[in-house]
Order: sequence, then structure tokens, then C-alpha cells
Amino acid sequence: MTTVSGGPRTSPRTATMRDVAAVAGVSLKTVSRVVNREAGVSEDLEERVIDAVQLLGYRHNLAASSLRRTDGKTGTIGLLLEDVANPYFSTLHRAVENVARRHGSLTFAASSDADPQRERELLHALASRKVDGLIAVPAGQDHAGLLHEHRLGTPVVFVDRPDLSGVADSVTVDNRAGADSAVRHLQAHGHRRIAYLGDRREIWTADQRYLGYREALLAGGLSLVPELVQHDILNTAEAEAAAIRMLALDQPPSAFFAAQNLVTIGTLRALQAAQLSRTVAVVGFDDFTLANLLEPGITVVSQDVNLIGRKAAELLFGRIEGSAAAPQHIVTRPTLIPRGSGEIAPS
Amino acid sequence: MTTVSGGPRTSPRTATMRDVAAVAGVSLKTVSRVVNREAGVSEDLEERVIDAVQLLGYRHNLAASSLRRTDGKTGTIGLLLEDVANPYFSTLHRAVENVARRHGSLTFAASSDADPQRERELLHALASRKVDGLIAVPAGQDHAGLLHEHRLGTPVVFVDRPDLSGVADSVTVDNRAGADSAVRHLQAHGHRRIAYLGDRREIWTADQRYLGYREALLAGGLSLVPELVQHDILNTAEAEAAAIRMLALDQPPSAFFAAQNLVTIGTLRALQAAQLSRTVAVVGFDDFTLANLLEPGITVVSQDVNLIGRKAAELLFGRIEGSAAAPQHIVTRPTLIPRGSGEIAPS
DNA sequence: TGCTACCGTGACAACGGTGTCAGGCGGCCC
DNA sequence: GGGCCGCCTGACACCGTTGTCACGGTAGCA
Repeated sequence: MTTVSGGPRTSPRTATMRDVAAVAGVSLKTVSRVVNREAGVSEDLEERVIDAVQLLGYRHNLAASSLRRTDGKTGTIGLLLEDVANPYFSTLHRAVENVARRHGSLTFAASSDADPQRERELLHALASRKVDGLIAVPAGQDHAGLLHEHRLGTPVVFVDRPDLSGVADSVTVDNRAGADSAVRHLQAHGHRRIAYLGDRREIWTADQRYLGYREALLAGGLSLVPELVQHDILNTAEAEAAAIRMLALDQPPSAFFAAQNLVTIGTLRALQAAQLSRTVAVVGFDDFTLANLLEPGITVVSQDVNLIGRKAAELLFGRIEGSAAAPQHIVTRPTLIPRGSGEIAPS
Repeated sequence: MTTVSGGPRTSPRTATMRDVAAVAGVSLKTVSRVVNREAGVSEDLEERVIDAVQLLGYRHNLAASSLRRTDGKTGTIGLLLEDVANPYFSTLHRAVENVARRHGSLTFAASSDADPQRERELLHALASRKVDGLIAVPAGQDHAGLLHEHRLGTPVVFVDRPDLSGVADSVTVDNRAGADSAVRHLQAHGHRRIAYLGDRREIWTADQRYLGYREALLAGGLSLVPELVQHDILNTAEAEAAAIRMLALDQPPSAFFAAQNLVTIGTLRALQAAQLSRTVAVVGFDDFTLANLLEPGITVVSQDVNLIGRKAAELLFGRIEGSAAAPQHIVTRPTLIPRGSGEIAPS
């Protein structure tokens, strides 16, 4: 093998409109017209230009174009998620991509890992690239960075968690109603000791779900039992541990409301380990693949993530195309999907 | 509600370097120097510039910058996947993002849906945006589009499926060895009638896996039984149907090798419906979440997707930074994870 | 025939920045 | 005191493209 370093590696400089114009024997502007499908170019010239484009392998430079163009659009949006690899967010991503595609836009997707510092960095990187708009799952309590972009003129749509100041559009789920329906469902099947397992209450969605849980309990004439409530669960292992702890109580719960995906899985592991999968009821918040392949199938409160992504993107492109309507706050309703685990009666 | 249309919605035009220069009382070039952290600006002026930047909310315009800059880099890469929402690809996406972040790059992720036409469109869109490089899961047999970009000077790294011409870098999995080990594993547990369920053989990965299956059978002194081989399975439902069909044979298989994610799930459904989950063995290709939560746990051949993504991104940034080494073809080894379903003995 | 009304086309400036280079200035050495 | 050096700084051209406008030419009309 011979190393080619030092060879004429200078690729012949990527062709520009000027080159195309020279080859086609027309002016720069005419090439621009053909490339942009502007009217008013004779067929003859158009053909010559197209041939020259082919010949040179010319690629239009959108950066230069949008620099000069009056609307200044880059055909690019930013999507700020917690983690692009998380199924919830990747589904959202896809839904947004589908809409973006229809609008000729490409999507910068990025993961904040719920870290405000990282969110700031990404916001900065996106702003430098002059995205036409932003869809964001805010990383922390403080939305200053996002709202700053909004004020500077970049449309922003909040997803999953609302902008509490209300100046920007948002698309969220009625977490409270979802949790409420889950707990009522368990009550309807006879449960009176229903445990709550969830994330930190500082997270808006977690808090809302907890409020829904409490609301349903009280509505059903039950009272809140502190030993059956566990917040601050961050991962599967912690959920599993918490569930095991509760199952060891003198009066263990006959049902669990697992307020989030990973929490549900941890809970299931605990039940499986204790051979209680068919004895103790579970309803989880957020669906997950294979939830219907387990034995019993897992009853969940499911969000329509595709709908959320689509709505958010449609709102965003509406703004990008100039809508000046008042801020919109779309709230979608989650639905309960009974699959078995939530229909187990107390023993 | 009063509509604000017609109001002075003209945001005060986003500030440019010129504006900053005017406010700071320096030349354009000095602002440029400060923004780019070039050496040789007195502290006094630097401070004035920074203040002006703050005051005006100035955001650097990377497009204009890279237009003029000599290296012409946009700090942007393209990631062409089959579907950003598919867990395999979204994990890959995340691994790439992590590396890109270290290099100050943002990632355009896009879904081809394995459609060559769509791939062409996306390639065009990415090229117009002057991405510094591309990581692609090729959509079809014909890699002309991707290779064209490569020739035009944009580094391209193939992932999951190799570029058979070998001119571009690639990162793939040894699918054949993985399938071989799965089938040998089943043989080692006493199986002699092992069924194959897989996707279209035109897909390189599917073909490789089939070859591995066949290889292992022959190596074990078994022969290929046509009625135990089913190609062209496109989704879960088809996999389920195929498995049910085979289970109804006079001499049904005692084990299944499911050559892909969705196929595995379909197979599991069939076994579950037939109450054979604990009787018939299964080994799947590709791991999936919750594979260990099922009863029995599902034995799989697992790829290290994070590793693949990382390697691909590292290769790409090597090229972007000028590496002129010969094309590299990294092949990773999948590992077999025994969890129960693959260790069931024939009855 | 003379005038206007278009039509296709190109010259030129401009978008927001960066590379190049020359000039001003202070300090140091002879 | 003159010359040289190095450090800052700004003027200017230019990156690849599009908006504007003026040009020459032809058709339509009175």
C-alpha cells in the first residue's frame, strides 16, 4: 500500500455559480435564476445552465444564499431534547422531522441531559447557526435562555413541560388527568392501598402526576399514606428498591402507580423477583415497547407522542412563516390502555 | 383578545458585527478578532467589545463566518439513518452526538426509511448545507449518491452496511460470526431442528446472518431444511405468522434463530400464543430493552451500538481534520448474551 | 412610423463575516 | 537623533449568493 499523502489531494475546489456561469456562457444571475426556478429564463439558456451544473457537480450553497436572501431563512430548525436515544424523545424527534420535511427544513437534534449548562451551550451553538426556530424540552426550572432566544426573534415552542410565563407556545400532556385516571382505574378494581413511585417533584411532569394521584385518592375517599409514597426515584434500580421496601411493609400495597417509564420497569422487576407479578396490580405512566408481551401485559397511561411532536412542529412552522397569533398552549390527553396488570384484584 | 397583526412587529434587526463595532467604537475587524479569540487585541478594546456584544445581544453568524473562512468548515455533520425513532439508530445517533460535541459540531439527523429516493433528497439537502462530513446507513444497494459526495470532497463513513467498493471508511458488525455463534449455541444445547426467520436477503446484514446460520448448521453436521427457513419477513406480524406456520409442521423446529429485532418479537408472540415459551428455544439477533424482563429472559446476539457510533464518528472527524490514510473498515464483534430462552433443551 | 410595454439578461451592490496587508505608534539600540 | 522592530489597529478585498435596476430588443398599438 502506498500512502498518498502529499499527492495532489487538493480537490479541484468545489464549483460555484461563477464556474457554472462561465461554462454555460451566461451571467451569474442567470444561473441563480435557474437554480432557484425563477421565471424568466429562456429554455435554451436554462438547458445550458443545467448541463453545466451536471458537468461540474455544482451544489447550491444554502449558507451563502440565506445570507443574501431577504427572509434570511436557513431551512433549519433546532430540536433540544433530554436525550435523543430515549425512546420517548426519539419518537418525538421523528414526528418533528416528518413535519420539517414537508417544509424543506432539516433538524439539528441535540441532547441536554437535563443539564442547564449544557442547554445553554447548545442554545448558543444553535443560535450561531441561525436556526429558523426551536423546539425544546426545557432542561431546568429556569427558562431564561430559551426565552432570550424567543425575544431575539427566534420562534420557540416548549414541549413536554410548559413555559410558565406563557409567552411562548407549548405542547404538553395533561399529566394530572392521566395520573388521576390511572389511580381511579385501580380503585375501580377494588384497591385501597395504592402506592406512588415517582421522580423528583421539582420536575413539572412528576409533580403533576403526583397531584393527580393524590386527587384521585381523595376523590375516592382514601387518604394519603406517607409510607406508600416515594419521590426522588432516578432510575430503575432505585424504583426496584423502593418497591421491595414497600412490599415488605406490615400492610403492603395491593397496587402500584408507577409515575414514569423507568420506574415502571423497576417496579416490575421487584414484583417478578417476589413472584407477585400476578398478585399485585401495576399501572405505569408512559407506554413502552413490549409492555404487551409481558405476562401479564402491563396497563399504562399512554401519551400520543407522535401527536405531540407533530403539533409542536406545526406550531413552530406557523411562527416561522409569520404567524403573530397569541401564544398557544396545546394540552393533549393521555389514554389508559388496560392490558392485565392494572386489572388484578386485591387478594 | 386583540390581534397584534400590523403592529410594529419588525424586531429591531438582529445585531451584526458592524453594529457592535459602532457601539464599541472600533473597527469591524477588531470585533472579529475578539469574537474569535484571536491574539493581539488590547485589554481595553477587548472589554469595550465584550460590553457592546452584551448590550446588543449580538450572536455570531457561523454561516457568514465559514463562508469567508479559509477552511470553510461549518461545524456541522450529517447523520443519515433509516429511522431516528428506531432504538438501534437512536442509540447510534447519541453515540455520534457525543463525539461531535467534543469537536464542536452539531448533527443533522435524518431518516431515509430505507428509501433510495428519499436518501437522494436528504443527501442533496445536506450537501446544500455544506456539512463537513456524513455518517450514513446506506438505504439501498446503490451507493452512487453517497460515493458521489465522497468524491466531491465530503468525507463519508458507512455504518452498519459496508461500502462494497471499499473507497470510503466503514464500521460494521460481523453479522456472520454473530449468527454462527447463535446457532452453535443452540446446537450445543442439543438442538438439531433449528429454524431461521429473517429479512430480505438483498439486505446485506440479513444475508450475512443467513450465511452464518447456514455455516453453523453445516459445521455441526446438520443439513439445511428448506421448510425451516423463511426469508422476506418485514415486520412483527409476518414473523409471528411464519413461526406459527413452522410450529404446525409434522416435525416442528425445537429452536428458532430470529435474525432481527422485530422478527424476534414476532416469534415470541407466536410461542406465547402457543404456550411454548418454555418449550421451544429462541435466540434473537440484536438486543432489545426488557429482553431480560420476559419469562424466560431472551438470549440474544448483541451489538455494541455505542461503540459502533463512536468509532464511526471518530473516523469521520479524523477525515474532517485532514487524515488521508487508506480507507478503514472496522468490523466489531457481537456477543451472545444467554438469558434463558436460548438454553432450553429440546423436549 | 413612432411610441410605449414588456421580456430576457447582465452589471453591480450587498448580506455578515474573515484574510491580508499596510500604517501608526512607542520603545530600544547605536 | 535616526533607524529599526514589534505590536495594535483598521482599510479593503473577497467568500458565494440574491435583490435591484438598467439595458437592448421585440411586439403591440395608435
